[in-house]
Amino acid sequence: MYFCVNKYLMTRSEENYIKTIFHLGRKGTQEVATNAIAELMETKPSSVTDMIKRLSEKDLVNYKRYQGVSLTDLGNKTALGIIRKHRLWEVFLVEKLDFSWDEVHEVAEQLEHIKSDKLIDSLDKLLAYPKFDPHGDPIPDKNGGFKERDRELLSEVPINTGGVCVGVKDSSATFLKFLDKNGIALGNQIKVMEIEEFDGSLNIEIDGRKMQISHVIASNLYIKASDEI
Amino acid sequence: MYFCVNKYLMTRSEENYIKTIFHLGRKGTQEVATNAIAELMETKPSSVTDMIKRLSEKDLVNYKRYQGVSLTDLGNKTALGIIRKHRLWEVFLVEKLDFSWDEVHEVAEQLEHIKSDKLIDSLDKLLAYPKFDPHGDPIPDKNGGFKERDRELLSEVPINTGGVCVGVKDSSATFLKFLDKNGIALGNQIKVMEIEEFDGSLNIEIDGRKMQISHVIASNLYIKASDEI
DNA sequence: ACAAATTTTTAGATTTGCCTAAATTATAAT
DNA sequence: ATTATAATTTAGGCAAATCTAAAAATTTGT
Repeated sequence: MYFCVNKYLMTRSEENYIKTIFHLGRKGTQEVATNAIAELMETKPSSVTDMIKRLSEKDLVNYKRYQGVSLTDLGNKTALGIIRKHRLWEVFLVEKLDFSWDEVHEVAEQLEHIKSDKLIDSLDKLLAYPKFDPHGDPIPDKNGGFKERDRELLSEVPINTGGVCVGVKDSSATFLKFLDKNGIALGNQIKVMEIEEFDGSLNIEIDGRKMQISHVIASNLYIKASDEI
Repeated sequence: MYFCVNKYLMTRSEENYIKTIFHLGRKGTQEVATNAIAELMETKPSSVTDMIKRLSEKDLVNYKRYQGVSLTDLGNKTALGIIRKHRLWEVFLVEKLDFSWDEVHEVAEQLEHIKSDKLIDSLDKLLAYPKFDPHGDPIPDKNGGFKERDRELLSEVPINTGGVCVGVKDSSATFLKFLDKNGIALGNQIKVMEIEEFDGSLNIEIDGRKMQISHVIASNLYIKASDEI
C-alpha cells in the first residue's frame, strides 16, 4: 500500500472498531480478544472477525488467527484522532451548548466521525486548546500526543489524605447523574476522613461538606494531590 | 403506520434523497423526475427508483410509477429539518470557527445528519437564532416555518436602482471565491449604473467603488431594496 | 398516429456490515 | 494426556445502497 494516509476513506463502523480496540488495548495485556470487542460493541464475535480481517487488509491492526488483535502504528494514530475529536466535541457541548456531562457522550459518538481537519483544529482553538474533557480524560493533540494525568482512585488513598477530583473512571450517564445529585463534580476538594471496615464505604469531606460514599463510588472517582485541573 | 415520528430512523442516504427532492421540487413544476434526482446526486436513475420505493413505503414521498415523485407532508417536514440543521451549522462554521463562505458546504453536508434535537436547538441559541445562512438563504425555525426573503436578482433590476446584497443564487465554491476576490460580500450596497447593450454586462457601484461585472455574475446575486440583512 | 427517442423501471450482481449455525482451534480440568 | 469447555473462525444468508444491462412505459417528431 503506497502513500495511504487512510483517515478519509474509513467507514463509521471501521472507526468504531478501531476505537474499541484502542480502549481495550489500554487496560489489560497486549492482544485484544475477539469476544471482548464483540461484547463492548454489542455485536457477534463472527462479525468482529469479519471486520478485523478488513482492518488487517488496511494495515490498521495486527492479526493472526485465534491470537487476538492489536493496533498497528497507523491504527493507533487513527484511534487517537477519533478520540481527540470525541473529547473536543464533548468539551464544546458542555462549554458552549450547556450540555451536562451525562448528556455529551451520545452526541459526541456521532460528531467524532465528521471528517474535516480544519473543523477540528478550529474547534480546538475556539475552546482554547483544552487538555481534558468533561470527565477528566486527556485530549490528544493534533499529532496524537497526550499524557495520562497522574491520578489515583479515591478508593486507593489512605485516610486523612485527599486532593482535587480530576476525573471519573465510569462515565456512564447513571453514575454521572448520581454525582450531580450528590453535588460531586470535577474540581471539588475531597479528603478521606474514615474508611468503614465492614463494607469499605468512606466518610469524606468534599469542599468542606461531610458525606458518606460507598466503595464502588470511591473506586470510580479520580483525585490528584496537586490543585491542577 | 401508527405514531411514527420517523426522523430518528432515517439513514443518511434517505435524508440526502429527501433533501434533493425538496430542492428540485421548489423550482419547476410539481413532480420531480427520476433523472433529475439522479443527475443532482451523481447516481444512476435505477438507484433513484430503488430508493424512491423505499421512501414511498415510509410515507415520505408520493410515488406513482413513471410519474415522478413529490414529498408528502412528512417528507416536507423532514426536509426542512435537515435544511435547518445544514444552514445553522453553516452559520456556526463562519461565525464561530472562521470558515469562509466557500468552505462551509462540504462540512455542513456531514453535520446536517447528526441526530439530536437538543444539539440543534442549543446551537440555534448560541448563534442568537439567525434567520439566514452565510449565502443569504433562510433558516427554517424549529417547526419548519420560514419565509423566502423578498429579493431580486441583480440582473433583473433597472438602471439607477440598487440595494443591499442579501444572497447568492449559485453558492458553489468557485463563484464564492470569485466574489471574495472581487470584494463582493453580503451586506454590500450595490447600485446598477449602466447595462452594456452588447453582452449584458453591468457597470455597478458597490460600497462606493465602481466595477464591471458580467451578466452571469449579476444573475447570481440577490439584492434587496431595503437595508435589512 | 405511429415510429423513434427518451425516461423510467426491472432484473440480477456487488459491497459493506451484520447475522446464525456449524466447524475449528485453544485452553482448562481431571 | 486426553477430554471438556470456551473462544474463534468459516460458511452461508440477509438488508441497504449501489451498479449495469435490458425491458417497459412515456413523450416527441413528423
